[in-house]
Amino acid sequence: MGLAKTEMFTDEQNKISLFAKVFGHPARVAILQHLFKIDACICGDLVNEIGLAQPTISQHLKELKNLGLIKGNVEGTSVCYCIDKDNWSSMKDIMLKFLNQDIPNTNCC
Amino acid sequence: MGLAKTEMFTDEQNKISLFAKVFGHPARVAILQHLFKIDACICGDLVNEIGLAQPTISQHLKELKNLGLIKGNVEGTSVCYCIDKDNWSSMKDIMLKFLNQDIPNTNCC
DNA sequence: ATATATTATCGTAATATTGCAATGAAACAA
DNA sequence: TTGTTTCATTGCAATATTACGATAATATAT
Repeated sequence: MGLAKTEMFTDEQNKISLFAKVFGHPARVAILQHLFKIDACICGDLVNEIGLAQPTISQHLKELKNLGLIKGNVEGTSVCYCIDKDNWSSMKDIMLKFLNQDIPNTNCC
Repeated sequence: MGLAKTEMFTDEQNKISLFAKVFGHPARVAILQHLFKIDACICGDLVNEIGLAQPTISQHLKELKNLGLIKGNVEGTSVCYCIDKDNWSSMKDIMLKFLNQDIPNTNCC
């Protein structure tokens, strides 16, 4: 299979899992952390920063762009990537709600 | 390949991606939400609650247990699952730090 | 026009993930 | 003991993910 049965889950559950999935690879985590650290757009040098081949980085960037977490502006021959503030915030709201669920006061475990 | 090159990333980046990966499937999100909602241990009925076959649920539970996010106590013929508070909190710290990174004030995008 | 630089896409190989039927293991009941 | 219940494990098929070489596409420079 390898195919999640998304139709049996809520939109919220599917959304959470889609965001989580994109964070489920260290290269994409590293890309995002770098974009935050640089505190500005970054044109190029992501391939040097992360240690993967250019097509691999390009593919990871595409997935981040597909979810709307980053955007890329073309600047001459290079592309300038940065965090999409609004979409990052919406994503954060959803993920925080999930992570901040009250921890049950279980009396049996 | 299908194999992440974890050795080129920091421990933190790998940790974040491992936690995120386990949240990257709606069934596991649903299981965790149910454990939070019940606000107690749950013995059985996860298979009825989620709509997947018993071996499938068992496999998802195993992954959550491997990461330490839940624990299971055997009670007679059934097993009682609940959130592992301490580990959930540590996970939350790591994920919140990642999600709460300051949004760059980009002036180019 | 030709060359250079940067990023995207295609194609492919290796590995991982998902789901479930079949089966096993363990505790309990009659 | 025999049956029942509950959960775990095995084995397998279908699909997804990861990585990268080769190549295309685009813009700029000479």
